[in-house]
Amino acid sequence: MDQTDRRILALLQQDASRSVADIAAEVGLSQTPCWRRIQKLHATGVIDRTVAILNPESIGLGLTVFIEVEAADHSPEWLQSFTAKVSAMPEVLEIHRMAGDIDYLLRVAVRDMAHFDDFYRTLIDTVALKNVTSRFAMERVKATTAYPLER
Amino acid sequence: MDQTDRRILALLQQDASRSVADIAAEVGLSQTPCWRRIQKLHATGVIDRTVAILNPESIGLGLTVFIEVEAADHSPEWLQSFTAKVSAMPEVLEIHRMAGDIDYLLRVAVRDMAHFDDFYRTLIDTVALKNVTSRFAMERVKATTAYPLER
DNA sequence: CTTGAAAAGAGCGGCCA
DNA sequence: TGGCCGCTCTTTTCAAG
Repeated sequence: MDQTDRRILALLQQDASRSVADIAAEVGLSQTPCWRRIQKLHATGVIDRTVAILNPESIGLGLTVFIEVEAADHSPEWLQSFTAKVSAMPEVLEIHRMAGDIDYLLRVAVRDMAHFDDFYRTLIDTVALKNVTSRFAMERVKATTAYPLER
Repeated sequence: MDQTDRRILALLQQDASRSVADIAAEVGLSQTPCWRRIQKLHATGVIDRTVAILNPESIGLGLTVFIEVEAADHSPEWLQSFTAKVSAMPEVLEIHRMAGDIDYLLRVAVRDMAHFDDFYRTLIDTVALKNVTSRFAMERVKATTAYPLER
C-alpha cells in the first residue's frame, strides 16, 4: 500500500459516493488503475465496507451514553456471556475491552433518558456486573470515521 | 419518515454500495420511488454522508485510546480554544462534551504506545488541562456505525 | 404510488504499452 | 504497474396509468 493508495483511502473515508473517475483525477491516475486499486483495497480488507452515516438526532437517537463496566468475575464463561448478550443489544454501537480498572467500555445510542433507563435496567438484568458508571454526552464536538492517513 | 424509510436506512447503514434496484426490491418498492426517498433522506440531512469504513489494523492504527479530560477552567475562551485545537488533531476521531465530573471524552486512534506518547505530549502541550485519564482499548468486541431503527 | 423506457453516467474488463 | 477503449449495468429523469 503506497502513498497513492493512502490518498485514495483518505478520499473514500471522506465521501465514498464519488465516482472512480473523480477520485482518479484527484490522485493523478486514470480510471482503470484507480479502480483496480480500490478493488484490491476491498479484497485485502483495508476497506471493510461502505456505509451511510445517519444524523442521530434526525432519527430520534440523540442521546449518546458511554458506560464503563467492571466484570462480576473474569471467568471465560462470564466474558463470553457478556459479549454475546451485550453485542445483541441494538442500542449498543460499540464494545471495547479495556486495559486498567474498567473491563469494558460501551457506547450506546438512545432516544432520551427514559429510553436509557429502560436500556440500563435490561442491561443489569441480563448480565451480572460488579460496577457500572454511565457518562452522558452533552454535545458531539467532533465525530469522524476517517482515520488519519497523512504521511 | 415512515417505516419504509426506516427500512431503507437500515439497509444503507449496513451497506451503502448496493444498487437502488436491489434495495427497492428488498423493501417492496420499485426503483423510482425508492430512489426518490433516498434523495429526500439526503436532502433533509437524515443521511449525513456515505463513507468507506477502514480496518484500522490494516493501516497501522490499531491502538484506540479514550481520553477523559477535565478542563483547566470553564471560561468560554478555554472551551473554544480547546475544541478548536483538539479538533484539528487528526488522531482525534471524536470529541464529546460530557455531563458530570469529566468535561470531555476523546476517542483517539494511534499506531502504538510510542505514537500515543507523542500525541499525549502534544496534547498537554497544546492546551491547559486540569486532569487527564487515558484508557486503552485492548479489543474491539463490537463496532458498528448503524443506529437501531426497528420499530 | 406504480410501470416502463430512454439518456447519461459509472463500473468493469480486455488489451496494449 | 498505468492507460485507452468499449461493453454493460446503474443511476436518473420523464411520460403516463
